[in-house]
Amino acid sequence: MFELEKVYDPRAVEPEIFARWEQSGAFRSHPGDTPHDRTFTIVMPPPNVTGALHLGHALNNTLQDILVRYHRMCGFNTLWQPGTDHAGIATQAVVERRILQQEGKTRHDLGRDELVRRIWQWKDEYERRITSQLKLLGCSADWERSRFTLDDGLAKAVRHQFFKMFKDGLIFRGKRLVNWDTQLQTAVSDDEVYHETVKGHFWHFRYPVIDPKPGEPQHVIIATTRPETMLGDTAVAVHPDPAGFFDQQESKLRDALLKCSAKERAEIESKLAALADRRATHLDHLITLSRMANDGRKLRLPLVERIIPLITDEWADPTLGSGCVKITPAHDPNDYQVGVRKNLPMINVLTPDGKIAKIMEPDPAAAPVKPGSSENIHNDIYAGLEFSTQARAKVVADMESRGLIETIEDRETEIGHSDRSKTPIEPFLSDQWFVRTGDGEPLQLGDGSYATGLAQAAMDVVSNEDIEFFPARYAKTYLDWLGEKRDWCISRQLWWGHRIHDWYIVWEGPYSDYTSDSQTVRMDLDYLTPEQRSNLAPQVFPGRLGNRILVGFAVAPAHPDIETALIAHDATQDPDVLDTWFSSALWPFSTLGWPEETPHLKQYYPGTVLVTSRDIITNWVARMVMFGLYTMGKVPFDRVYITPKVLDGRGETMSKSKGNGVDPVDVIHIYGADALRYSMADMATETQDIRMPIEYLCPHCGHLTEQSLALKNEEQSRKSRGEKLERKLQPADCLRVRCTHKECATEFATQWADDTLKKELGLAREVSDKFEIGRNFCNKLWNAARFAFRYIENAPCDRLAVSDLLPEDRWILARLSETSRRIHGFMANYQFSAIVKELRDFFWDGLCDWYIELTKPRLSGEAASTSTHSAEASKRHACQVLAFCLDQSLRLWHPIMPFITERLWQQLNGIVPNRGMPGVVEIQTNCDLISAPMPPTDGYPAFDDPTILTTFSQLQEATRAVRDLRLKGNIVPKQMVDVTVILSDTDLKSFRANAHILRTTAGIASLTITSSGKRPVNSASLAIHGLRVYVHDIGDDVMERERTTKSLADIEKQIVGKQGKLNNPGFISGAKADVVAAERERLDQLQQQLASLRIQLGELGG
RNA sequence: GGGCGAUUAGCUCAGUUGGCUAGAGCGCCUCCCUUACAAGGAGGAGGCCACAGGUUCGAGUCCUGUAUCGCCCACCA
Repeated sequence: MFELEKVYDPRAVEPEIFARWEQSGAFRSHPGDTPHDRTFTIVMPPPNVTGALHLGHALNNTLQDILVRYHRMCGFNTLWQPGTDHAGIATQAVVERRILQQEGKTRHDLGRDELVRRIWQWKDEYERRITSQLKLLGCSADWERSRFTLDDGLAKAVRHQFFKMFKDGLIFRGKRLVNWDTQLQTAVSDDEVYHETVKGHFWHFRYPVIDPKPGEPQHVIIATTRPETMLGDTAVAVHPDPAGFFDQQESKLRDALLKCSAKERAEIESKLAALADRRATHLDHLITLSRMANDGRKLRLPLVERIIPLITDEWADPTLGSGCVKITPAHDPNDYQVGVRKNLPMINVLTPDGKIAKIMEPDPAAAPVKPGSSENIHNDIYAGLEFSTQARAKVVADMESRGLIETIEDRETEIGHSDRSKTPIEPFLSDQWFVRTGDGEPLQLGDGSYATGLAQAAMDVVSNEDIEFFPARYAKTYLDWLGEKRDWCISRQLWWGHRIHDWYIVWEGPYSDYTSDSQTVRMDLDYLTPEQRSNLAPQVFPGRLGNRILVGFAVAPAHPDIETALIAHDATQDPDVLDTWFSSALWPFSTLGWPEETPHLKQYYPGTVLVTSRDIITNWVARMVMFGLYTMGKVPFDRVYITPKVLDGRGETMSKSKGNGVDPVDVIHIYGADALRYSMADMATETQDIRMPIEYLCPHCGHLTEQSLALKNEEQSRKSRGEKLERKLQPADCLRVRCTHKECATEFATQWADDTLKKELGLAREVSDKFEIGRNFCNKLWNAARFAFRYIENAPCDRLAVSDLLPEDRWILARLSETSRRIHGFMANYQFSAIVKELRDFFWDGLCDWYIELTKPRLSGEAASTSTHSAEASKRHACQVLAFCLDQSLRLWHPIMPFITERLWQQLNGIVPNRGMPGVVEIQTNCDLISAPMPPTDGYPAFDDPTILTTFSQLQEATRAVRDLRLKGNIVPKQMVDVTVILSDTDLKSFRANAHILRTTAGIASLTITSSGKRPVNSASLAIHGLRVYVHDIGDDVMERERTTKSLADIEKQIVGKQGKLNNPGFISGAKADVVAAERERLDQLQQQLASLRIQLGELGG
């Protein structure tokens, strides 16, 4: 039963171990009355169900699992709350695209219910896949509590939140300019828009002035890259004070010139010159125009024949174009601002599906000015044309034929594209729902306190460090973004998501009867009982339709009777759904059962730490904090740890859409989950992202092909086929790749190929040699344990006095104590890479390479008795210490490599059920490793021994010196040598006491240790810190002279440095006393060495 | 345009309030199939710490500037 395979095989171990944990309930959370500071909660950032996970997720979840397992072993009441996110637009877009590709159908062909059904199917498939990926990774989340952002419990939470915010006046409806995706027909958020440079033109148009006064121009010239938007122009703006503007710009530049470096100087001077030119050519004209504007001059907008004002506004930049700018409030974000400022009509000329709309002309009688009800008389010419293609051509042609085009320039423009549909974005004015985050009426938070607004409240808790960011610099990202206090658009014109639970009624009546006063509205709801009415939150929507107005009601959750009554009275439910981040923002408490007061909510809210990626600090982290404070009255987590990002070989972040995401299951299949986790943790440093060059593992020959090379090859072959490359090639463009191994050179398919191609060519898994270090370590751990198991069966568990142990025993125990202590420190600061390094040093270098190698003779019974230790006692001690160190190592490694350590732990429990160091630590072994305790936070003070650590490192250096000399002297390993060590009087005693260590490790027959003496005849020597090592009978005076000369030069150089330091009065007075003392001692040593080396060199005839 | 970060061995990265004779892993070279592990062991070579100034007794570390690279945010009639 003690036989382990010679090579660790993760595939034979992992499934069995994971099943064991699940069956034993080790992942489950148990709410009780544990105090907050002994509770550890992480809510998993719910992966989107858009697709399978890649290595970025693997990193994030590995780090979470490390923290969770660590805290569980430290005795915390632990919950890791898992789940998935419906990801609104992203998922709907993926499914729609797929249906279009496979069936040629759009969502309108399918209808709302059918599309949503299809997306649920997709969700089920990917949720399963995601969960299985995470489980293969070893994630110890409380899987039975898994939640999905659209499931019933969370839907309830969303409704409660929406109703509460609506009632508190935090949710409102308004017309806003949004990024409109004409393909998916929905608003998309700023971060779902990417920009592409496109070749276009810059058209300069003339708009005629109506009734110009003498001396005034007949036309105003404006320039645009989007001519079709002119149909919606409602003004032309010119700067209110052009002369002042030029003065101001000029003085700014002059100030800059005073402060600037020589290099910037030329640039600023040329700017100044340009400004002067501009002033000369344009200022008079602009002053005229601005005077005309103030005088109320109007323009005739060509084509649609609209009368529009010439206005003044600071947005018009006198240095750009003609100095005049057309204002299209409904189709440009900046113009929109001008429209709001100057109370201009906002005329929408775009249909949701990207065509020119029927244009409604403003009603000059209405105040404030609103789009009116009269149709433009030219609608039959333009309505229905494709917006930026047909309509643009038509507008330009019509302007041309009227002779109103001044010039046309070529120009490159940045066009916003939807990340989801890859089509151009149009700014579009539409009705949307918003969450007010800015300051306003005092807002009562969940704990009863008041804030000026949601954003401010969320900023305060970070400023005063109720929430801490790791690394700290990310607090700035968070604060900067929240500081803008932008309203949050929460409505999406999608079918996949939480339906907005608002019902609205179009009320026909005198506009003036209606204010936002809820009393007025309620009077009209006679068909509801007073009790039902109290469960409605009403809101009068701004704007009106002719002489009708819109009244909205949010219905309190769980009142279907009210909804039925509303429907019966011609109320309509808002067709929109909520932004996916609305439900995500509730995640820290909705998953725990809120709005119910569940035991889980009580025990596990607020969370301890959020582990996430820096690109959602704004979208997600900030919003969770706002909602947490508003709803729960407490921050949702005490700390935020921002993980590094996983980059591919070209330095680009891994993402599903780029197609450079590697499936962690591929890596697990080849290297094992522990190897993956080890490598990930090892690379997770504080400042660097993780570069992960990817290779394809050829299914035919097993050789690796670099992905970046494959991309280059693909690019070449596309070029040679004459294909145009409009963008940088992505890994997803490589469906088939040729193996770069010369003898193979066979094609294989990659993960992006379809099933038939995969079957035909064979599928290559994607890997990275970075994981070899993890696999190698697993094997080392495995074999070290395998070795130990041979000797430590029923090792004793005696009460031992540390001082009775041999030095090497005391040394490894001191190292263990030191390591344990450091691990706790690194964990507290999320220094994962440091944890791995520390543990690897302890285990591989300390325990395997030194301790085990040193103890082999004792373990096998070959060691002779000494004056202090009988051979038998020596063996017993070694077994006990080894068993103990192995036990402790498994615990310390477990959070990082759970599978292999658990497997070895089971074995260890069978072999040495009774182990430990009584008197220092009592060990329980009747549990699985996953729930076994960690070594204590402050290590084992009883084992701490700074002296032995110092002495040992000296011995190690001496050993290395002997080994080096042996190798250089061509001495075969089995041949014993005689060695003399010369060192200072101070170190003599401790060195002698430990001399057996040097003897064992270096293959020494006779060892002389002395503080004075000459070079033994025919010996080779090396000088190291404070001591010199001679290996006898190597006999090469030429080599020896060379080495001595080199050492001498080295030491002389150091002495010069030290003397310089110590002769410097500033150093003596400025530096700390211990630093000075250490330097003095060091100098003494060096000088002693120097003297004896000089003598030696003399003897050698140098 | 604004913000953040990086630049240390051939490669990937550590280097914690300034005290360094600058470290690790991989790769490389030499030796070793020694009964835990060749996915291993022993040893070694390899660095004007991007550049230029400054502060300091002392700078890889702090300050200023320059160069290169990366990320985030905003904007471009």
